Amino acid sequence: MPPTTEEKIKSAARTVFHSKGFAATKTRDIAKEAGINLALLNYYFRSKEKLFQIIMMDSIHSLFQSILPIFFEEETNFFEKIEKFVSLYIEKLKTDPEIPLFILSELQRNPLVILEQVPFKEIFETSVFHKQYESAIEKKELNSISYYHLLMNLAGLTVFPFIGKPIFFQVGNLTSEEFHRLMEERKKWIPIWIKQMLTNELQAS
Amino acid sequence: MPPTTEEKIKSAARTVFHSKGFAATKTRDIAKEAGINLALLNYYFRSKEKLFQIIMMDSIHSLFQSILPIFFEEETNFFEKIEKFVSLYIEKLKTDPEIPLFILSELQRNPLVILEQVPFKEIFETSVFHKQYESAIEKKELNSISYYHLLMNLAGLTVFPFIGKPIFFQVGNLTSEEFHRLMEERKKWIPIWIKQMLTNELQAS
DNA sequence: ATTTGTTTTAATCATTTGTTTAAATCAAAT
DNA sequence: ATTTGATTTAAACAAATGATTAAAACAAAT
Repeated sequence: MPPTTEEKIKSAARTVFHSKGFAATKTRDIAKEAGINLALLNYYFRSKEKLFQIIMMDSIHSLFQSILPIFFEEETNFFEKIEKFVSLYIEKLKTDPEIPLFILSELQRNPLVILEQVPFKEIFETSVFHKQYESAIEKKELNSISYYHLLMNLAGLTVFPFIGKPIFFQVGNLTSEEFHRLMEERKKWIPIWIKQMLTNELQAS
Repeated sequence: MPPTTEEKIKSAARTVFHSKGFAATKTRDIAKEAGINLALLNYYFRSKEKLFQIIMMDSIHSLFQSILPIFFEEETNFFEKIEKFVSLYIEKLKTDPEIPLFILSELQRNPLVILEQVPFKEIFETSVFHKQYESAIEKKELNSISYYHLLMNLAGLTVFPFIGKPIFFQVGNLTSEEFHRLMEERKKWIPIWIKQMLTNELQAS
């Protein structure tokens, strides 16, 4: 079934917004990318702003919906969750590498009302993952490191290579294939690094 | 000595470009922020684009010039360099947290010609830091992990918390003071984590 | 075939935006 | 005080941009 006009516009809008951001994206860019008449954008979505809100909502969803269930699983243990998260996220970012930078840069420009609808606090504080972490610390199985540090490290190690991709490409003459191979390697490494950070004795500096 | 008109414009441009990016920044925003007549912007800087190039160049410089010497020091060893880098960078980002996101998002929108003027490749491949790393691996003092992974981890752990700040603020009800305290803690932790990652035996998963 | 409601189009509108212009102001030199 | 060159200002311009309109094309129902 061929895509409807509405789908064509949404898809084009996603492409252009993701690559240029809200302000640099012109409605005519989207119309051209979609191969439709400019007026249809307003006909189907009222305004550029409304269309943007929809794309932003979609993007946030597509970035979080896949990983959330992992953190609420009862069957898997703490480190299994980390392994699952890292693999799934890197896989997601290999197909949609621009989403994090898109969300974060729009977030910098104005505090997206949308974000308030994502119950981050509940998610991270009431998750099984969080409970397992606190419990392991209590039992002295893990070093006592702030949950924030854990989240920052997990996100930083996983997401940053994609955000900083253009820099890393400049550093070495990194090709796209080499980059993808590195990201595959990180699926294995990041959980190991996190584990080391949480379980190893702290050496004197 | 009071700032000249030219300085007022540059300073205002830096503020507005950093917070909103090139496309969302209007020349009138800059004029207003600087408290000057709109025409003076073109009088002193020819165009918005030219002014932007100057600010971008400045920003890249301010982000790299301070850290580069560290990587070329002969006196300090490998881990001392890491400690110095992390401390200096976090300190820099505490005062100018928007610069990395500013650079990276503009870089996503179009491949900044400016960046080619930064000799990243030479910097990272000919640095004393790199030589010390390769030599330590050769002597089996460090695990053999790709230099790219090291750079990604170092940058990810150090920079990402600042890029993702709005998200982390939403996750917990993180205050600005708590965030800064966490960043102070990371000055000590990140070098330890990197050391663990490079020196610890790899445990079976 | 005609009617009816929906979708698409080309043209147009009003605002915004980057830049220029010409006159006014200022400050230093004569 | 006058001249001269630099700086600043208000006004205006042209192009770009988001949005609307009115007519045309289309498709489904009668």
